[in-house]
Amino acid sequence: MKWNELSDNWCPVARTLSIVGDRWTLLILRDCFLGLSRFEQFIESSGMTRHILAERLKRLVEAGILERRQYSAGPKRYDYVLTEKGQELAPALMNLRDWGKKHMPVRRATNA
Amino acid sequence: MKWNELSDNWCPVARTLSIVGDRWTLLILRDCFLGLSRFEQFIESSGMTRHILAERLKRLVEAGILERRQYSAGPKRYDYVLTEKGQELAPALMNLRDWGKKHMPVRRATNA
DNA sequence: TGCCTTAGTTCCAAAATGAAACTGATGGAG
DNA sequence: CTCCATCAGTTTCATTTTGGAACTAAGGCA
Repeated sequence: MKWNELSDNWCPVARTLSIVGDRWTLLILRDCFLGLSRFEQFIESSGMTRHILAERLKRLVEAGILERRQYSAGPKRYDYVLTEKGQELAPALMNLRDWGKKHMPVRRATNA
Repeated sequence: MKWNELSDNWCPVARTLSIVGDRWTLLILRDCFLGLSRFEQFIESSGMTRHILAERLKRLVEAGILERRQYSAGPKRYDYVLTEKGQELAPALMNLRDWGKKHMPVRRATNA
């Protein structure tokens, strides 16, 4: 079975992961919860490539988790903010954070 | 930056995802919480390939999330059970499940 | 007229995944 | 004893995804 066929799985966990379970996706959402919203901010904060970021943002917008919003009319520029639906992923992120704090101590700090 | 370099990230969410954030991994854990423990059970339940399953199980054992346990002495066979550390991922899984139930309705049911 | 910013795109090599066949140890039916 | 079944993995190879870096587009500003 392919990963992309998970969106209609009987299991709600699988369906959730079918959109937020790809590499980097949850880190974009983490950044959103930290107040970031712009393309370049996500790049710098997460360390992912622009290529992947663009693809993930598109999926998250299509899924109604982020909203693409024009924030500058001069040079037309867009950023991304959490929708209500996106906000509701907060508890899951919190739990992952708490688990990491408890069970995944940092060995060598990285700057990303 | 590469995904595998996340294990020493400053962010606990990133560190957590560095071991449970790969494709299929959280579905294995879901199965464990549902009471499954054997290789063939994971295969049938999740629909992932044996190849990937074997790799993920190895990582989860190394990370101390699952324990490899001999369950048959005749033909020596092993299965996998959650450790205490693994059990503590339950809340995160619950949240992902709840979010999926609320926001990801099933369109066409699949049998996997 | 250039140069800067910022959100993307494109290209290509490297890594991960997916499908299917294969292995190895053992049990049990005949 | 012989052959088939079980079950946890491995191996192989084609396809897909990723990572890195360079490039594009649409203005702004000096």
